[in-house]
Amino acid sequence: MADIHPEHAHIIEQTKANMPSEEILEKTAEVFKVFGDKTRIRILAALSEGEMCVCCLCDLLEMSQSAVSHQLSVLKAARLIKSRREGKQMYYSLDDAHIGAILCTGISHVEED
Amino acid sequence: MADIHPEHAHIIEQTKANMPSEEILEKTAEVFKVFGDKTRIRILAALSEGEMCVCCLCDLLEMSQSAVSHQLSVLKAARLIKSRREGKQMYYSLDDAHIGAILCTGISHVEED
DNA sequence: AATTCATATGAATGTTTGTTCATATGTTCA
DNA sequence: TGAACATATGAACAAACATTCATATGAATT
Repeated sequence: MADIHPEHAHIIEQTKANMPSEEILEKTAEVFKVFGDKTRIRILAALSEGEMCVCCLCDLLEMSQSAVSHQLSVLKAARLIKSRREGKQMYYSLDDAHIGAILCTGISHVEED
Repeated sequence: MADIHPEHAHIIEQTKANMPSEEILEKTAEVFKVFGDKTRIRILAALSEGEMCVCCLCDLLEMSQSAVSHQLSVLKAARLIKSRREGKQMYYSLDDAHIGAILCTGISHVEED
């Protein structure tokens, strides 16, 4: 760690004061981390078209049921999606509109290049 | 991979048709992945208050110069930040307003709980 | 009750990744 | 030109992670 330059001290203090808390920033990073995987993004993109059962997701993504289920559990733990059972099947959907909005923001950023 | 249920086939096809391309989704995941680290989020949050040199960031984050520089290079490679040199120092700033917007969206989601 | 279908989950494995340490590059100033 | 300062970068290492395989749970159907 470098020594602090006196003339920088107040910039540092002021920036620190205006930034969100460490706790908020840590949680924010955790949320983005969950979005930061191709399989999970594909799941979220699919669910933003409407709820879907696990086997549909497997077919759509052309991935094993196990791999999909593991990622669904990550998404669920992060409260990005929710589930409901209907008979033997589980239907998953985005937890709230906010999730779709975050996804769209990211996609828009990529598309605008 | 499970067998495709005939009654699901059209849902799958329709969802597939409405989803962004694989390429877009992959790039989107890559972008979110870059946001998905505490150190990088802290850097972005600091830079959203204004441009800052590397040593300021080190002091503010209380991290080694090397660790900060490595993450700055990740952020730069992903075109989330840009840099300019002023004498011996490098000043970093958010690449465009879009980056700040994505960050805010994530922070808001965390704060609203 | 037993079988089948749909999904979840634990352990193992190979890969990715963030930090550290050591060192290189580039700039200023004497 | 040489010393000092600011930043970048390569290699190494430990920790985190995504998928696979095997198996468990849970619901429907016979």
